[in-house]
Amino acid sequence: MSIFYSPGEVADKFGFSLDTLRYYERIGVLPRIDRAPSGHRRYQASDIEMLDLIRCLRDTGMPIDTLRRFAELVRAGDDTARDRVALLEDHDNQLAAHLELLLERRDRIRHKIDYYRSLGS
Amino acid sequence: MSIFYSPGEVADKFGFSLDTLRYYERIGVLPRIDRAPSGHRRYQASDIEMLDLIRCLRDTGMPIDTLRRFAELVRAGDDTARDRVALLEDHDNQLAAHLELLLERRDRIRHKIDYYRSLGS
DNA sequence: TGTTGACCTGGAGTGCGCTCCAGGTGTCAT
DNA sequence: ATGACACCTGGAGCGCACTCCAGGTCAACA
Repeated sequence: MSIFYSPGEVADKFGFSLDTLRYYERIGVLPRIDRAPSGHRRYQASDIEMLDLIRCLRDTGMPIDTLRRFAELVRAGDDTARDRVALLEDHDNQLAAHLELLLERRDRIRHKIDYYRSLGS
Repeated sequence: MSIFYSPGEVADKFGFSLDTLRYYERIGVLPRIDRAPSGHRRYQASDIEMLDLIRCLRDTGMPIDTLRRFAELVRAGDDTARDRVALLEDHDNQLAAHLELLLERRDRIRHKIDYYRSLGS
């Protein structure tokens, strides 16, 4: 039960590139990652948990800058829980709106497909 | 019952900027738009119809390059109907996959929110 | 007739989110 | 001890989809 994950393992696990993992750390979306004596990064459980959430948030369109603000709240400690909830709820609302838009657009695209079909064979 | 729409009207109607409308024309997402004697563009019904679809496709993440391929099929005439349907269906499938992903991510984000709530007040 | 506002052109610039690169170090199997 | 391979750094580069700019034209109204 190794407590640490290598950069390669993490990259595989979440589908981020090594460059992206370093980039996220550099700009503060990830905290400063622990290092082995060799200088190699070793990600730990809390990093994994954060990356899992980052994956969700990025996939749903949260901008990097907002992600960083979220990460800063996490680093600032437990008494920012309310702010974090607010931020996530805000994102959830935007996501809901976006989903609604996508469904409406899909409907219209499907109508267009039906229309093209009605013309051809 | 004016048959033509000014650039400003079209921009308002679809939420594209004037620059974007010109850009789309330049790169072939829109056909060469008809001009008034003054040189000003005048969009007509077929352009409006196309823009309506472009709005749907862009909003649902179709890349500009694919959009241009679609526009080329439209310009190539009626016997490309089958290809157009194929392209749109392909997009519809990708959209379905994307929606599924978004719903799954949303679920996890909501769980995270609940978790934060269970900690705080 | 003068001014305002919408529009024109070709081309350069922007913001986002990575992605690549050169040159170097660490680890491990043969 | 020699490769092969994973990883390190700082900094430059890239692709996408616009967006902005300078310098000009046109139409309409006061």
